[in-house]
Formats: sequence, C-alpha cells, structure tokens
Amino acid sequence: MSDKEKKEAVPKRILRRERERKQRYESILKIAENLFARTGYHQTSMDKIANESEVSVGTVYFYFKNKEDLLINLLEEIGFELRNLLGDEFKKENHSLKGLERVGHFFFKEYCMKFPEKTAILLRESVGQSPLVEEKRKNIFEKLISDVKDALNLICKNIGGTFQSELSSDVMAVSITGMFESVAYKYLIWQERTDDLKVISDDAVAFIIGGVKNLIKNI
Amino acid sequence: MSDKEKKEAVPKRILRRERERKQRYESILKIAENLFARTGYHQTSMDKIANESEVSVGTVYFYFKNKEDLLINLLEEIGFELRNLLGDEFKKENHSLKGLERVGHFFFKEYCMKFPEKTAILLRESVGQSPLVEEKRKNIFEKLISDVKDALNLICKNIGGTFQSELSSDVMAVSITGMFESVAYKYLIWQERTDDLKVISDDAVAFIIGGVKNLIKNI
Amino acid sequence: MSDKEKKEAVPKRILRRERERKQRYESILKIAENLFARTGYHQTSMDKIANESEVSVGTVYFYFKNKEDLLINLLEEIGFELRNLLGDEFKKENHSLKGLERVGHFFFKEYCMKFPEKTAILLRESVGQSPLVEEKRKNIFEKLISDVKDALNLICKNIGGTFQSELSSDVMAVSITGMFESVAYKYLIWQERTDDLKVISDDAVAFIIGGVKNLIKNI
Amino acid sequence: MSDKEKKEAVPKRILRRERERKQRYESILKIAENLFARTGYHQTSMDKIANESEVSVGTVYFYFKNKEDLLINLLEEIGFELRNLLGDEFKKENHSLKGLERVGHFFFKEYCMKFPEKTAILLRESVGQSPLVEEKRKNIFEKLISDVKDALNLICKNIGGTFQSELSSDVMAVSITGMFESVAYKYLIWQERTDDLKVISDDAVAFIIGGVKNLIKNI
DNA sequence: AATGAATGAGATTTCATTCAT
DNA sequence: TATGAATGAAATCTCATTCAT
Repeated sequence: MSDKEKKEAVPKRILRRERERKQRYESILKIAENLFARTGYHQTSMDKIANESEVSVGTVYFYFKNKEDLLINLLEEIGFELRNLLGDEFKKENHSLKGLERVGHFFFKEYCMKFPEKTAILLRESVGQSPLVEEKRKNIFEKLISDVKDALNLICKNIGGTFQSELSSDVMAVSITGMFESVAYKYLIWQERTDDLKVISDDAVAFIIGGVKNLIKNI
Repeated sequence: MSDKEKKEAVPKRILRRERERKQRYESILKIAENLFARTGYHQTSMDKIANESEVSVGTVYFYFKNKEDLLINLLEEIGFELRNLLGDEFKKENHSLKGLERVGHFFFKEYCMKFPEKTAILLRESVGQSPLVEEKRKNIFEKLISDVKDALNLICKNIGGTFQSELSSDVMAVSITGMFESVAYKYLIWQERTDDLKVISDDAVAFIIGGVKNLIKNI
Repeated sequence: MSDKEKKEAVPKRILRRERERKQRYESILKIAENLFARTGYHQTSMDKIANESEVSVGTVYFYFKNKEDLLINLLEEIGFELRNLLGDEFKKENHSLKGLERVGHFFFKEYCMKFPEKTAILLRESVGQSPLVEEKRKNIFEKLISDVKDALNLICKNIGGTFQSELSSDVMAVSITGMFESVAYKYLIWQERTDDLKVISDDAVAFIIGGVKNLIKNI
Repeated sequence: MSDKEKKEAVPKRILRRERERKQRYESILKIAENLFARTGYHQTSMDKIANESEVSVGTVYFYFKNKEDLLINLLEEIGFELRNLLGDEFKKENHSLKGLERVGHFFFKEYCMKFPEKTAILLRESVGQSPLVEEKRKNIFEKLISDVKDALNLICKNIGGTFQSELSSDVMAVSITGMFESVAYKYLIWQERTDDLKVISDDAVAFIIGGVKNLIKNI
C-alpha cells in the first residue's frame, strides 16, 4: 500500500460503525412503519417502537429527533421511492398514453399489494397529524401530481392535441392521483375485493384513459 | 279545553326545555366542527371545546359520550347532509348523465366553498383516528359511493348501454368519489386557486364524463 | 330578604368552592416551599410535591402552569411579604437611622429565624434556575434595594447631609442588602452560631451604620 | 550521557503526553466554565461540553468523574486563584487598612471585569446545586472570609485598637464578603452601570472602611 | 342539567453515565 | 486514551374522563 493510499484509507472499524448505524436506523424506521400502519400513529408509543426494535427509547431518540421526525422520515422515504417506481414504469412505454395505463396497473397490482404498510402511511396515517407532517405530505403529493402533469403534457404534445383549458393538465393530474388514492384506500385499506384486482385495475385505468381523451382535443 | 286536548298537550316549559337542549347540542357540535377543522382533532382538547361553547366540560360530556362520539356525530351529520344535497342535485336533471355533471359542479362550487370546515372534517380530520371513526367513515363513503353507483346504473340503463365489466359501475363510483375528494383536498384544504374554480370544475366534470363514457359500451 | 338582596347574593356553595380553591393553592405552595428549601428545587419532583400535598400531579398542574410557575409564585409571595415587613419596621422609628438598625435586627433575629425556608428560597433555591426566575428574582431584589435607597435618601435629608457621590445611596442600598443576604446565608443556611445571633446582629448593624455615616458628609 | 542522567531523564514523549493531558484538561474546564456561565449549569449538557471541546463525551468522563466533579474543579480553581489574587493585593499595602481598600478596588475593577464568567460561576451557578457543591462553596467562602478576618485582626492589632465584640471581626468579614458578592452580582451579572464602576467602587470601599472603623474602638 | 375541580394513566423527552471497541 | 452509540431511569406535562355537589 502506498503512502497515499494509507492516508486516504478509512479505518475499517469506522466503516463498520457507519454500516451498523445505517442498519439500525433502517430497522427502527421499518418497525415504526409497521406499527404506524397496523395500530395508527397516535396509538403507537415510542416505547412500543423501541421495544419492537429491541433497543431502548433513548436509542430511538438518538436516531430520530422525535416521534414526528420518525413519521416525516418515513413519509419522505416512501414518497421518494414511489415517485421513482412510477416514473420508471412510465418511461418503459416511451412516455405514451400506454405509459399512463402501465403506471396505473403497476400501482394497483404491484405497489399496493406488495407494500400495504407504505400505502397506509401515505394515505391514512400521515393525514391531519400536525402542520409539519401535513406540509411534507403536501410536498410529496405535489411532486407526484407534477409528474403526472408532465406526463400528460408530453402525451398531449406527442399526439399533437390541445387541452380543453390551460388548467386541464393540472386538474387531470390531481384527478388521476386522487383516483389512485381512492381506489387504493377503498379496495386495499378497507380490504374489499382484493381478489378482483385485475378487473378493478382494468376498469380504473379505462376510466382514466377515457377522462384524459375527453380533455384533449385533436387538431 | 277538552279532556282529549288536555292529555295530548305537552306543557310549554317542556317544549322549551327540549328546544334548548337541541340548541345546546347543536351549538357544541358546531364549535367542535370549527375547532377540529381549524386546529385538528388531536390538537383540540375537550376543555377548549367547552370553553368556546361557553359551557363546562361536564356539560359537553352530558351531551356526548366522549370525544370520539363528538367526532362521530359530526361525521354522520355531515355525511347525511352531503348525501341528501348531492342526491337532490342529481334528481334535478332526471337522473341523466347531465345530473352527474351537475352534482360535480355543485360539490366543487357550492358545497366545498360554503362549508370548508365540513369538508376538512370529512377529508382530513376523520382519517386514521380510531377504529370506530374509521368504520363510520367507511360507512359514509360506502353510502356516497353506492349512490354514485346507483346513478351510473340508472344512466347506463337509460342510455341502453352495457358496462365493460360487472365491476365497472363500482370502480367508477369509487373513482369519481375519489376525484371529488382529491380535487377538494388539493384546491380547498391546501387553499390553492380557489378563484379558478369555474375552469377547474369544468375540467373535472369533463374528465368524469369522459371516463364514464369509456366504460359504457353502447349496443 | 328583598328581591335585590336575592339577586346580589352569591350562592354559598360558590363561596365555599372559592375558599377551598384558595386553601388548596396555598397548601400546595406551602409544601413546595418546604421541599424546595429542604431538598432543592431541582431535586424536588412534581410527583413528590403532589404526594406530599396529598393530591394528584394533575391537581398541581391545575393550580400551577408548571414547576417554574410554582417557584415564581413562591418567590413573589415571599418577596412581597418581606418587603412589607421590613417597610413596617422602618416606619416604626420615623424613618430615621435608627429605623435602619431596627430593620437589620428584625431581619436577622425575627425573619430568618422564623422563616428559614422562605430565606432559603430567596437566597439559594431561586438562584440561577432559569431566565424567567432570574428575572423575577432581579425584580424583587431591585424593589428591596430601592426601598433601602429611599430610606437612605430620607435619612440623609432629615440629617441635612450630602452623599459622597450621586451613586452613594445606590451603592449603599446594594451593599446593605448584600450584607443582609450574606450574613443570613452564612449564619442561617450554613447553620452556624445561630445562638450568638444577638451579638452578630449588633455587630452587623453597627457595621452598616458606620458605613452609612462614612458616605454622608454633614454640612 | 552519564548513567545517572540516563536514569533520571524522563523520555520526551512522556513529557509531551503529560503536557497534552494537562492542556486537554484545562481546555475542557475552560469550555465548561464558559457554558455554565452563559447557559447555566443545568441547562448545559455533557454532550454540549464535549462538542464544544471538540472531544467525545467519553473523553470528558476520562478527565472528570462526572458533571458535578466538573463544577467542583472549576469552583476550586476559581476560589484558589481569587484568594491568591486578593491576598497579593492586600500584601502590597503592608497589611494596612489601605490594603483593604486596594482589595476592594481590585475585585470590582479588575477581577469581575476581566473574569465575568468566573464571577458568574462563583456567585450564581454554584448556588444550590447539590450538597457536595454547596459544601465546596461553603469551604471556599469560609477561606475567603477567614482571610478577610485575618486581615482585619492584623489591621486592628497594628492600629492598637479593640473590637466591639469578640465576633466583630467575624461578622465584618462576612459582611464585607457579602458586599463584594452583592455589588458584583447586581452590577456585573445583572449588567447595570458597569461604566460607573469607578464611582461605585469608591463608594463601596468607603462604606466598608466606615463600617470597619465603627467596629474598632481605639484605646 | 350543569359545574369544574380532581384524577392518574400514559406519553414524550432528556441526559448523565457506561462500555465495547 | 479516545470514541460515540446505547442505555434507561426519571422527569415533566397533558388531557380525556369522572363525580360530588
């Protein structure tokens, strides 16, 4: 090992410490996600989170400033991941209307099914808890809505159409996001007909496509 | 005064008492609605509600079993009223597709504007608070969805069309309700562009109509 | 009883309630005084205060906003009382230099002996606890110092003398108050020679008189 | 190098280590002094001290048994230094009454001005914190008082006078120390008129001299 | 019916101290 | 020597609910 390498090398124990720190952080976050989703944010005490995480309360507070901070971190992680996943799906169909369909199917049949807890945090537990949480929630949804809007604008341009009004893409983006939320809440959180999901997904996606087409006037 | 009249007549003071009772009940409920909507369910204490209502905590507990009961009563009153209002609107257009449009415009331009607090309770404060509240919420939304579904079935029959699948009317009802919620949440609770409401309403309704048409196959 | 009297009369039960409220308030304050003086402010928990007062923690919080509020109320009550007591003593000698002597003897031999706990709160427990407490403390001492200053000014005028500087009465007031504090702290809080109190008091008072005379130049 | 030199020579690296050890110890103590004085003993956490000292909490605990130990060390260092400084001043005037004046001026105009943090620790932060701290505080003040008492005895003997009582020198020593404290607290910790310090100092010293003279009877 | 003082379980949070590395 | 993550006891405070009057 050259002198230079020697200087630059980070001691292994520091790396390990960092790794363990990250793992513990993630582990607490995971447990909190689970508990919040299953028993509700307010019904879950920090003590419970600590116990389930097999650490002391103090440790939870070492990693997170307070309970709200835990929820906010969770929310941001979930939002970031979801946004990436949906974006990736849309790209797979070359930013066409088909992409929107694909995103819909993916959200209903893949995401919500696989991550019911993340879905519950996003749609239920983070609602109306505190001004700060509400702000973060707003932020995340605004980004999601903005993505949908961008997609709609792209689709419209590719088709060579025009929107009914200058707010159309905006309203549609909000509407589509709202539908996603609503269908997920009703069928997944309220646990109804999760087995008919294929049909439900098809219908929901068809509804969206119909709505979109009705607001784009072909030249 | 005949004997008969004597027996049936309810003494005036009893009537007054009953009237006052009803008034106080409504007054507390109104104050709670206001506080829950403005400061959030958990951030509002029973003490605060009592003070603002100009009664003692004991009195609040005389009229309502507990805090949850207050929220549930509120939720039911709001749900009941909204359902009637929307139903009335739909009827005005003889249960046609136009009725659906009318309902949409009414909800966005009349209801949410006039009753932002009721809207906040319905869409924000009642979310994820407790199993019982969640059940009532589910109940109310199921009824609203069911109304929309009935309307869609009626429209379909009147047109003489058929749905894409046997779940179509269900999914559409959920979707439409979800859109209503989402648009209201975004534009009203988050306080954005409430002045562009006419355009927004037009676009949102057009989206719905497009979606519906795409799921009904004319014979 | 005339109609007028009827209207004006406050129901006895309300009077009783008020009386009991005041009593409980005083009782908690008294217990806190005792505990703070004996075990120290920080070493005394709200739980301890509640237990000793034979009420629940909640009740303590019903009467006092928080622990700091308890200390501040205590401090103000003590300060107010002490100021009145010392003022009364001074007046008894027609605002003469003799009055200052009398005040000194009263403080050492009566007040500190009779109220060692109040003395401890004033001189020890309220020191350096929090900005708010420090402010109140400052306030109280400023008033006491101001009283002493007024007395010195009066004495000087009655004698027909002049002070060494325009700050003399100020500095003397601070010095005398400081001596009071210091002697009390040393002999009472540190519990030394409380039996020689007569001699100590005589010497301390003579010291003050000597100091005062040295700063007033007779014309 | 002779054998003898070899044996006695302490290896340089050991000297360096010792020097560094001492430096780190002093550095932590200095930081703690600053923080205690500025934010208060209880409001300062060990974490904060460690961070500001640019070491880990563990290291702080390597040098000091616990938080209390930190305060006690501080207190003793401050007390020791102050005692020496005041003693030196007194000696400069050949143990005469003038020496007492000099000490007064030195304390007000030099010490408190130059070391406001040490003053704050001595007069505020070490008050009423714990039995052990209180004991050390008592110890330090007893030594200071004893020094003043010795000085007074010396002055009295040199003049050839007698005290009013056998406790006079004791009481005067306590009084003078108390005045020092009080004037310092009021004018320095409460930050008032520090610019009039010359006049204040003059008046305060004159007060002391007057007091002393009034308790010594010349034969 | 109405009052409001009292309750006390329970939640959050802090922080001095320890200890494996 | 030095580190800093982990601990957990202990403290403060809140607030829905009760109950004697």
